[in-house]
Formats: sequence, structure tokens, C-alpha cells
Amino acid sequence: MGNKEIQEQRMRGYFIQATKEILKGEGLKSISVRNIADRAGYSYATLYNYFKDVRDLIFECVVDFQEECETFVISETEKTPAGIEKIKSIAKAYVKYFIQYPGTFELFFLEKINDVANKQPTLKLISNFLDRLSNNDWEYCIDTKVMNKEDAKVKMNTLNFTLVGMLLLYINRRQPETYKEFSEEIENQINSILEVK
Amino acid sequence: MGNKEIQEQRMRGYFIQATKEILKGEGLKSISVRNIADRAGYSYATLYNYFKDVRDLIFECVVDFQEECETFVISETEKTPAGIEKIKSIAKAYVKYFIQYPGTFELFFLEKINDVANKQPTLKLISNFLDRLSNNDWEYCIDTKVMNKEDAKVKMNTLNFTLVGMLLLYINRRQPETYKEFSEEIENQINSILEVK
DNA sequence: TTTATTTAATTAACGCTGTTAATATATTGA
DNA sequence: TCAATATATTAACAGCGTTAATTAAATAAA
Repeated sequence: MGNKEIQEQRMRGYFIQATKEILKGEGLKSISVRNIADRAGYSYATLYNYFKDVRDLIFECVVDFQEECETFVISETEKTPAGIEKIKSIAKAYVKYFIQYPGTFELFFLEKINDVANKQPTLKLISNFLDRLSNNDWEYCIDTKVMNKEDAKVKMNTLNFTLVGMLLLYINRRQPETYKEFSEEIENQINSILEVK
Repeated sequence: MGNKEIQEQRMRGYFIQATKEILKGEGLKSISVRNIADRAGYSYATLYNYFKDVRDLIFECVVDFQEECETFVISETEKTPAGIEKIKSIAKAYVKYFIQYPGTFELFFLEKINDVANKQPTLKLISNFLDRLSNNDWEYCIDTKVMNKEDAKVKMNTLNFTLVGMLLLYINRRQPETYKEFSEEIENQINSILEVK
């Protein structure tokens, strides 16, 4: 990688870092080209030398946040034994991360996309994120005959969709009204979905 | 109701009608104060004589769309016998409505809200919508001992959250990529959640 | 019916937004 | 050091939601 590429990547990094800080702090509503550039220490137009548009820049943060979330989930669940219990722990940590940083949830699931064709890989990354985090333990359940392959596949999806749905309603619709209620319902849902009959 | 109130309600109706048309047609992205006012046949500033702000106006459409959706669901499911089968039919029709009019899904679940305290009733209405549509049949299942009260409550929520999550990913994240895949997964999820053990 | 007063609708304006063109400033190669 | 290139900045545009000032319409009083 030549000097030019190094410098270019560094510049991109400054803008990405600024964007991540705003998303984690004030959330998506505070994102604007001028706000990002201010924080990065450049003029707003400079941004366009390194990113096609602001949405492109915003979606660059997905991978970084996923890595951060993955690290968090691993550290929160390392003591839990493999299998169903581990899947439950992962699910709870996953939810906990988005509750702690609602801006990342907005980025992953709510932010509109301009060029859908161009972002398909990122969109796939988002939809399958929980699956990637918990895949090992689903496999473990199948291997230990706790459940069959077909059931595992459907339940993995149910868990994913349910958590996303609950997070959407809680973060974007304030339903339920208290975190306590939300937390209890998360517990109920996870237990019910992973109940082995 | 005096003349003044009648006229005021009529004016509000013109703007609401225009907003509904745009939402059903082009979706949330095409909503703007000037666009709504144009369609209603008034200047953009006139809108503020009848609504506090544009979000207030937008959320006025929720009740109307829910009524329309309810009518659709009833007509699509009238031949299905009460109980689990009916709940499945209702769930499918519910999803079908939002797929047909993605703008209504955006309004119900994605549109940001200014004054959350002031909109709590509407937000509750949205979160509990599927429950209201299917409540009779859950009761029926409990009465006919197909399931107990606690299971019914949790499953009702699982179904609600799962459908919202799937719709979010499909409408806002294009996952899965084809309607066929989406449709099959909806079928799988509904059957799995409502499976009686 | 004409005039004065109140009500409602419109235009102009403000401060935002994302993006692009034109300009100014560094940086590089000769 | 000077010319050429690359990069950063300012100015500008068209759009947004909202409000203040202004015009037009409807009502009440004379």
C-alpha cells in the first residue's frame, strides 16, 4: 500500500471515527455532514473526497460496531456453558448492547439506504449477525441431539426476528414503557422460544 | 358541533386525506409539508393552522390505516374457522397488508416521534394492533383447552414481535432478497410459533 | 349597503439539510 | 524556484420544517 493509500485510509478513518462517536452518543438524529466534519476537524465538503455520500460513510460503521458488539457478547457470555444456556446468554447480551447504544440499533435496522444493490453485503451482515454470534451453540445443540436441524433453523430465526421486533418497539415506539417490563418480556420470549419439548 | 368546528374538521380531513394518499402511494420518503399541502390544494403554511406540526398530522393517519387493515384482515379470514387456524390466517393477512402498503408499515413502526408523551395512546394502539385483531381467537384457544393462558400470552407476543421483525428486515433491509423466500419464512415462523405440543 | 373588525390563507424569510461547482491552499515533480 | 497536480475550503443551490409578516376573505356593526 503506497503513501497515497495510507493517507486516504487515515482520512477515511477520521470521518468514520467521528461518525461512530456521534452515533454512540447522540444517535442518528444528530448525524449531519457538517456535524461529522466538525468533529473530524475538516470542512463538510472534504468528506466528499473520501465518501460517495453521507449514507455510504454511515454504513461504513456497521462492521466496527459489529466487532465491538461481538467482543461485548463474548465477554458477557464466556462463563456460560455451550448449548441452549449459551444461546440465551448471547441473546441477552446482544439485546443489552443495543439498549446501551440505541444509535447502533438505528444504524443497523432503521437508517434508510440509498443504493440497496451496492449495500447488499452489509445488509446481509446485519440480518445474520445474531446467527453468526450463536451459530456454534446451535450446532452444538444439533450435535448433542437436543434438537434437530430443521427445528434449530426455524428457532434461530424466531429468536432473531423476535429480538429485533422487541427492540424496534422499545427503542422506536417506547413499548413497553419501562425497561423493567421490557427486560422481563425479553426473558420470557427467550425462554419460550428455546424451550425444549 | 358548530359551523366552525365542522369546517375545521373538514380542513383537517383534506390534509389527512392527502397525507394518506402519499403514504400509500410513494411512501414516507415522499412526505413533505409542501407536498401534502399541494395535494390538499392549499399553501404549506395553512397546514399549521390545523396541525401542531407535520408529525402530528402524519400520526393522525394511524387510526384510519388500522381500520382499513382490520377490514382487509376480516375479509381475508372470514371463512377460516376460529382458533389456531384463524390466528394463522389473521397473521398472514396482517403481513400481506403491510407488504401491499409498505408506507403504512413505515408510519406504524419506523417514523420518528417528536413528542412521545403526547403520542403514548397511538403508540400503544400500534404495538397491540395484532393482539386486538386476533384476541378473540386466542381466547377461543384458551377456552377450548388448546393452550393455557400463560402460553397463549407469550406466544401472542412472540407472533407479534416476529412478524414485526421480519417485516422490518424485509421492507427496510431487503432481507431476504425475494418475496418468495420471505413468504415461505413467514409461513414457517407462523407454523412453528403456533405449533401445539 | 358600506365600513370596520376579525379570521383565515398566502408569501417571505430563517435556519437547517445534503450535495456540487468554483476557488483557494498545500503538495509534488522538474 | 517554478509549474503542475492534488487536496481542502468557501459559496451556492435546492430541498426541508417552521414562523412572522402580509394579504385576502368572511363576519359584525353602523
